[in-house]
Amino acid sequence: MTSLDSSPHAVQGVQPVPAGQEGKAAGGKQIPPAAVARLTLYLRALNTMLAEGVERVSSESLAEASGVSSSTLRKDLSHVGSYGTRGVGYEVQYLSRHIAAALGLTHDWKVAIVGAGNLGKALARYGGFESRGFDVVAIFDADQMVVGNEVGWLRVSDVADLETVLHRTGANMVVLALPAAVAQGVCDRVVAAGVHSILSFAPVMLQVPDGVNLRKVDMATELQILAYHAQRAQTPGQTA
Amino acid sequence: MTSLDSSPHAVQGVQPVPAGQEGKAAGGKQIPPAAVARLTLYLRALNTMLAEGVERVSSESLAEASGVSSSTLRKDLSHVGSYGTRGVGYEVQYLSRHIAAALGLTHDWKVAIVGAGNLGKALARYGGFESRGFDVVAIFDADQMVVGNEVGWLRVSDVADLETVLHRTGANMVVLALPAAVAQGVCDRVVAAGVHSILSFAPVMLQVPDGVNLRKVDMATELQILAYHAQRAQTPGQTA
DNA sequence: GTATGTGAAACTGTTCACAGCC
DNA sequence: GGCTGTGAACAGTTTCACATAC
Repeated sequence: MTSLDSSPHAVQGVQPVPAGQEGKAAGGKQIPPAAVARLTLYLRALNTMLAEGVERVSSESLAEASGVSSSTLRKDLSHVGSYGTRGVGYEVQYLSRHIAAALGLTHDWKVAIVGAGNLGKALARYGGFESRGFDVVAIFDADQMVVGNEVGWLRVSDVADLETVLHRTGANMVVLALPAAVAQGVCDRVVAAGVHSILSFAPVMLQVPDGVNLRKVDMATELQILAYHAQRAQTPGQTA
Repeated sequence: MTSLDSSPHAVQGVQPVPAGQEGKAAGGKQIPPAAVARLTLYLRALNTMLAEGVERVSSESLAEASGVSSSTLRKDLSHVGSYGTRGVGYEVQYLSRHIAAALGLTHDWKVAIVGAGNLGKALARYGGFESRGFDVVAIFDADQMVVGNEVGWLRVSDVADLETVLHRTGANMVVLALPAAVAQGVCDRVVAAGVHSILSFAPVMLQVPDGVNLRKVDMATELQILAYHAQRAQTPGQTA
């Protein structure tokens, strides 16, 4: 599931997610999961090019900038639509807009972060969110010593007020940056409060009902995967 | 020092898997990437069970604890070897050891973190590393105001001394927790210093030579993928 | 001529169903 | 009886090759 990249080594790690059952032939055409993940990479590369004043790009060079093969890129783009010109390439801004639209990034998403430890603070201050259409609208902690502190331009809310603040701020995504032991409890409350998109950094398997989209980032898992490959690489009589 | 977990298995007597008859995949064949990622989940679940005193487990319940199907779990374990008993299940400790061995977690890995901002500090203090066989041996920053500060039980080194400190500490994995703009430069130096396993949190496509293992964790990408699914769910898709 | 867009082929990963062993 | 381990069927993904359009 995770590895996407034709280059020597895979990138990007997340675990299998319950995969909401897509209703059969419902509204629109759906984009394969592997393609969705890569579209975000193309979007980033395109936006970098846009900032550099590049106006047109070929599948070959966009693919290289994104770390994928050009055939993969063209196939992925074909799920979004036909926005290139044969014999010429793609107009950077035009393609960027259409990918953004396909990904649902045409309006801002409001993100609440639960956990104001180092990780939560790092996320709250990470400029990359704001610039990509994600507005951090709240940050919570359970520790009364932390509640009320300023983090970036936000004030830390008491997690006891989770439901109230989520509702008031209109948050529609939540990032869990808290200890494994309390993650499930908070997750349940978040779901009950009506948020259906959750990104968890807690190293536990969280249970969510159908219809809730949970993604998980796990740093220990990533290191373990590296360890596996490193160990494999040490085949000959090389010193460790 | 740190073994796989707080649990009492100073793994060691595991790697001499009788490399005789496994024409399959047990002793030293390669495990599919998707399976490797999930094996880390099984390992975590098993170690939790071990801490709770559970001695045996069925594929069904281990699968549930890990969030996968039991057939997937059994297929994954078949890449590691045949360590279950038909009609009975798996012995928790025994299976845990063999998975750890297959993943190359029988010895400690030494991790250096580059970047002592919020994210770097969060990683350095994250207990989950130590308890899983990853020893954080150094943390670097370029900011002279930060160099020399204490983070956990480490002192922040100057990134100017990267090569020296990596060598002295024997670090064999590096985590990049720094701004996109400087990531490639530091990455090149890390590779030149002989480290072949890199986990990057920088939101850029890093270029590494063959033989270097690079994994990437990207929070903006994760949120964008959530946005895609959330948008689909919201769309007034007609019920068939 | 050049580069996109797309069927078809090749490959990887998942699920099914049951044989084999307890 | 119950549960593991695995070949076979199925589903998803990547690569290939070329028709198509500029």
